[in-house]
Amino acid sequence: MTHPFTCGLDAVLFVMGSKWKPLIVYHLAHRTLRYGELRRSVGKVSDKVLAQQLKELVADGIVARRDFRQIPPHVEYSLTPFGSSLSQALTQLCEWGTHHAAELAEIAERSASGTKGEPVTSAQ
Amino acid sequence: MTHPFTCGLDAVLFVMGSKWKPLIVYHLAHRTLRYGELRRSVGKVSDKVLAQQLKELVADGIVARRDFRQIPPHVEYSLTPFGSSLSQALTQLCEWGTHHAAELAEIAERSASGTKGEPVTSAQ
DNA sequence: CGGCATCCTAAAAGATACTG
DNA sequence: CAGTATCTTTTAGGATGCCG
Repeated sequence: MTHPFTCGLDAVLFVMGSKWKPLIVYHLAHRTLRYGELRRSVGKVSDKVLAQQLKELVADGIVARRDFRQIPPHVEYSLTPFGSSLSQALTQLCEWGTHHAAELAEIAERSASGTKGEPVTSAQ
Repeated sequence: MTHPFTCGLDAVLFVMGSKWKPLIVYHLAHRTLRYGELRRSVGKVSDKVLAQQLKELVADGIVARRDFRQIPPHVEYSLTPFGSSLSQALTQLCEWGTHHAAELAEIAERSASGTKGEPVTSAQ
């Protein structure tokens, strides 16, 4: 048991398998950010979700949280060395996405127009 | 509009952002597989989910489907060149996961035992 | 054998309101 | 400012059964 991981990939997915985590790591890879900055960077994410995923990332040793214990609050997030190595492993994937952004955008549009109403029925 | 991609990463997540797709791509990276082989390789995945994700991957130009049009059916899946390049971009991440499998397994155990208050009561 | 249709559950995500 | 609590919505995933 317990690493039910069939390959390194689902091991990764275990810690990164949620909508915003890769983005969080990506943004923190550039620099340390305060909570509010991070929220704005990541985009349209709610406090609940961001705080929750952040907490998990901290628990998983990927993100470090530094609380200045002030009023008003001041909390900074950054990557741990472990998280940093992860962010580097993401680089290749990120570059692939950037490189194929055009194709991916087309794909996105295509599935956006026919996802529910019409299954993609690739008659092939 | 429509590539609301803030970086290459969510572009990738758009096509790979589901539980089994990375694994499917991973297994097909080794060799062409028949539907049944793939299902067994991937692990505990239902037909509905596998077929669905496979269809999306085909629609997205990542996986190629070859139907021999026979009875009994014989269908083979393989990566397209596009999918192949994606699988290579996943390599680094996969290696990271493999390399850190031990830490990740610990993390998995920890979150399994004490994440919220009590574990996911999934008797499974 | 390789699916697809239906139904169902669990988990993720989101909106909103409120607090130290 | 940085969250937490609560509720609702959305989505993914799974079990089963049928059909070509």
